[in-house]
Amino acid sequence: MRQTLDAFQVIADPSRRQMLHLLTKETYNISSLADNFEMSRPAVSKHIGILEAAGFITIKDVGRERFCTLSQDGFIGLRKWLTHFDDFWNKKLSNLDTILKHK
Amino acid sequence: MRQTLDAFQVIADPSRRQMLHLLTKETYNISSLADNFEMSRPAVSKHIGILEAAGFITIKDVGRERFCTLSQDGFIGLRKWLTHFDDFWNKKLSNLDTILKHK
DNA sequence: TAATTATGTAACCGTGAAGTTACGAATATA
DNA sequence: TATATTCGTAACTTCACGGTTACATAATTA
Repeated sequence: MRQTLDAFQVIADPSRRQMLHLLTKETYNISSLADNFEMSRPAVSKHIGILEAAGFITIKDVGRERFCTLSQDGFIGLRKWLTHFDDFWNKKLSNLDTILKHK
Repeated sequence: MRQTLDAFQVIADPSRRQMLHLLTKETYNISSLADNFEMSRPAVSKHIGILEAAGFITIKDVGRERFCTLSQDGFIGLRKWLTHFDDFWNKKLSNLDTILKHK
């Protein structure tokens, strides 16, 4: 596998986001997941490898099948990043609030 | 400018994330922002165009300078997307809770 | 045992994102 | 007015991402 992408690069791909979305509904193995996409099964397999490496999913091997389920790990960094900007605006709002009160 | 990238693709680039981060500290025009990066000023200019098109920043023209400030718009889609997965895990937790209570 | 199914991976290719340099235009300053 | 500053854009190059096909392998099933 190529060098691992960071969490932001991983979710930049619409197909991978679609896969994550599908996995909120039910569990899929690689082939059944691939049935939902135009692309070939090996292409889906690659995406799954990337999602797993970045901690967005975990894989359970059962016989020859590989079942995918969502994992929170990958999302943590994203949420943390967004929170930083939420803080920025909250601070801005409270500054505004202070100004208005002392007017 | 080329076709606009979606919010996820926009933040996939580490340099653009760095720019957004810098803009939580203070305001920059293109040149002063470019001083913080190895890349050329035109490269930074392109990134700024992309960030603006996707609603992550707004630009105020003052004379020959262009001042950049953060805009919430671009973040909304991201937060909404993340929320969907938060809901997924919360639901999973409450299901587990229900099971435990009726045991 | 033979055939089928589920999968990973190697080798390859096309394309677009991200960078560069070179320019011109507009604004500010000496 | 001449010079310096700020900026956008066109033209070009590079390279890695996302796709393909063609295999091999392991696990089922007939």
